[in-house]
Parts: sequence; C-alpha cells; structure tokens
Amino acid sequence: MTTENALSHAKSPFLKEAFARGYLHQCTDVQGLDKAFAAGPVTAYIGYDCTADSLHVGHLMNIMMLRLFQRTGNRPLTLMGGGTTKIGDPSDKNEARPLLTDEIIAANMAGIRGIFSKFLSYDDGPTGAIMANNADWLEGLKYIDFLREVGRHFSVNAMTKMDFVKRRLDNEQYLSFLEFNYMIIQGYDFLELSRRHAVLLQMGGSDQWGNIVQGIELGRRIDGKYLFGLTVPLLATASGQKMGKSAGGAVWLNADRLNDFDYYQFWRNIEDADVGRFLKLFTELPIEQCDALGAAQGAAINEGKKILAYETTAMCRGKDAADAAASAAATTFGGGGVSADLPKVQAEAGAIEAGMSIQDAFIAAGLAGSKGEVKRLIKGGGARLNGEKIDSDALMVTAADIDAETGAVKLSSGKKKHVLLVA
RNA sequence: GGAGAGAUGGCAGAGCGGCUAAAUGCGUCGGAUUGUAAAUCCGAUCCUUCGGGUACGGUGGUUCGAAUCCACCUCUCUCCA
Repeated sequence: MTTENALSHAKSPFLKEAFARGYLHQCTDVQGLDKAFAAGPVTAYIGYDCTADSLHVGHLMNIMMLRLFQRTGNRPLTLMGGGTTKIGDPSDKNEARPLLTDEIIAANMAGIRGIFSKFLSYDDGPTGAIMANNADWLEGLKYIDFLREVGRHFSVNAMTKMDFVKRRLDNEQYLSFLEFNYMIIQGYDFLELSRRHAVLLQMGGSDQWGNIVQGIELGRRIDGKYLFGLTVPLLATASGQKMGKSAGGAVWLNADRLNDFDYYQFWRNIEDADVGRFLKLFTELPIEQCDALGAAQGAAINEGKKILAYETTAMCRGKDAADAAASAAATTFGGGGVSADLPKVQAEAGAIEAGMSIQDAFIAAGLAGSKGEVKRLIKGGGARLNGEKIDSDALMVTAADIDAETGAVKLSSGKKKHVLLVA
C-alpha cells in the first residue's frame, strides 16, 4: 500500500485532517501510526534550534501541525535545541557556521518559547503540551558511556553516504567531528524523549527526514521500541519562490521583530494560486470553506486573502492586533486616509518640531538604510509624506506636517510600506 | 609530499596597467499596468557634510597611475603521488 493510499484510508482524526489539509509529506509507517492513535493519545515532538530569537513563517506550518495534533486529542512536545544549537545543524550548509555562545542561545530560546504559548496550550491535562530542552540531557552526557551506549549503533560507513557528508567530503570541504556528531545527538534526542515522556512520533520538515530515521533506528536497537516519523512538505509559493519575505525582510512571528500590520500584509499579499492551500495550512477554517475561497476568480479572490490575513494575524498576534491591522489596511488602501493603526516608530524627542531632513526622517522610520537610498526613492517617485509625493530631497519635515489626530507624520516608501513617525 | 588554477559588489560572474564605482545575469528597491495578486515592461541599485571618501582575500613593493605587474602570507579548487 502506498503512503498516499494508506493515508486516504487513515482512521485517526489527526492523520485524516493532516492529510486533507496538506501537512503530510512522508511518513515511516502510516498504518502503524494510525493504529497507535486508536490506542489513545499519542505524544509527538518537533525540535527547534535556537539560532535566532524568533521563529518565522517557515516554521509556521509545523507549528500549525502540532496545534492540529493537540486539537485532535494528542499531546505535543516542543523541544528546544539548547544543546544541539551548540553544535549547529550542518545538513543544509556547505560550511560550518560560527558557534553561538551560551548567552545568545539562552536569549534566543526565551524569544522562541513565547511564540509557542500562542499556538499551543501548555496545561496539565492529558493533551497539555510539554516544553523540553535537550540541554537537560545532552550537557551531562559522559563521553565514554555515550559512545558505548549510542555510538556503537551508528555506522560510519552509512553516515559517510549521507548527502551532506558526501558533498563535503567530495568537495574536500572541512567537516568537523563536531558537526559530524549532530545526527547522532539528534537521533539520541528521540530516544531520550521516548524514555522521558513516552514520545512515540517525531515530526519535522522534509529536510529532517534523515535525522528522524536515525532516531527511530536508535530506539529500535537500544530499547526495542517501535517509533514513528513524519515530515511536512517544504513550503513554497505557487510560482516556486521560497516563502517568507515581506516588506524588507523575513516574516518573523515575534511582534518585536515584525509589526502586526506588516505581518497582516504579508498574508494579504500572497499569490492568488496559494489562497486555498494556505487557508488550509495556516487557519483552522473548515476545509470546504478554504477550497471555496481559494476557487474564487479574479478580484473576488481578495476575500480569501483578507480572511487568511485576519485569521493568521489573530492567531499569532491576537484578535485586537488583527482588527487593528485589518482596519489600517482598509483605510490605507481603500480610502487613502491616515489610520492610527499603521506601524509607529518613535522619532527622537523634538526632532520633527526642530525640522528634520526628509532623509533623516525616512532613516529614522526604518524605511531606508542610507541617505542615498532615500534620494533614489524620491527620484524614482516612490516617497511620500502624509500621502503627498515628495519631489525634492531638500524637503524638511516640520511641526506643520504633524497630524493632530495621530501626533505623527506618515511616511511611505512605495504604495505598500507606511510608517507613522511619531513626534 | 609534487604540479597547476583561483580569491572581484548581497550572490553568480566579466575585467587583466589609465576610458573601471568596476560589463552582464540574479537578487533587492521604486515606477507603469492590475485586484494591495501573479506575469510583463521601465528605472534605480557603495557612502557622503556633494568637496570628496572608501572598495576588487591580507600585508608590503614597482609605477605619474594598479582590481589588473612583483614578493610574501591566508584560504579554496584541480591534477599527480
């Protein structure tokens, strides 16, 4: 029975819906896993490295899958890679990355933790999510003991055949023993979690398939356990682009890295062809409704984009944030008025009243990186002050430009990027 | 261990003594078109107090003048053992 076929026969609510919504890419044993669900709540985990202080939309699909997992009566476990981040995942890289310090890792972990509590419920019930940190068991490992228990089950012959190892060896690029150990350590995490929290299933991006399978092997060899693995597809736009760029950078889930308005706008501006698929992946609306919205033709498809943007923003940033972003978008793109809910940036005290060059104002607002950039923007006809096109780079922003209602001047770079520079 | 080749802007990749802030492509940012979409087309794309200043792996040298020539150093790749 093919995976596809087995999935369409799956009985468990989780597998059925995950399949229908498009979360599933590969699974080690669909039928076996389906049976496991029938026996009661299953615990599954996804690991996250702490390489940045926020996660971005690229991580969102598997977070949504964990959420679905919990909603369908199971227990999700989020594993923070406090230990593995010290090694650094080499699998998708061509060269070693600089090692992160303990302080940076700790700060990153704090930032990431906050996100999960928005999507999962960490209560004490039978399906309450668990937060674990692999530093708890990795840092105390005794080297010789570890080698004897775990190391002997790993075949170097097989490891050198892995894609990324092969590539580095073939190109004679330096591959440190440290990096070489990543897959062993990650495989060991699965074993450890199966012991500590009775975790039965590891999920992850399709690039994690190899690591997941290693963990399953290890569980079978050492503890005689039968574990499962499941991956989500790589997320790309309909026209083949990598997901996750918005007005000038990555689409971060943390509000302090990307404001609510821009987060909303990211979803509002996706390609037509992605509407149905994204609604299924990133909202919890009924599948039929998602399909119906995605099937709309022409300008009518915008309805689905608005719903997608509202739902995703509400989930990640809260209902109030979603309402504010939606209304800011409606006034900004509909009527042309100034909405008080546009992203705000605080200017230096008294700077605008004293008279600020247009270049400095754009830089202060974060809409440009240098004065030259502002000049170019003006020359290209894309710079606006309070909605009025700016024709001269000698223009000064003064107290007269401050809007009484918002107490700010509105700066725009192009049609879509707007910032209120608060006096 | 021996013999070659190379290191250029966010990336890929030309240039091989002055005409080079450095071709071209990608990316990015604007504009047009449209539906706040995609595709397409057009323009821009080091910083600047607009005098100039920095920049072609690093350090010295040759020259009126170097990304381009020389020496050494660092790293990468290819072939031979």
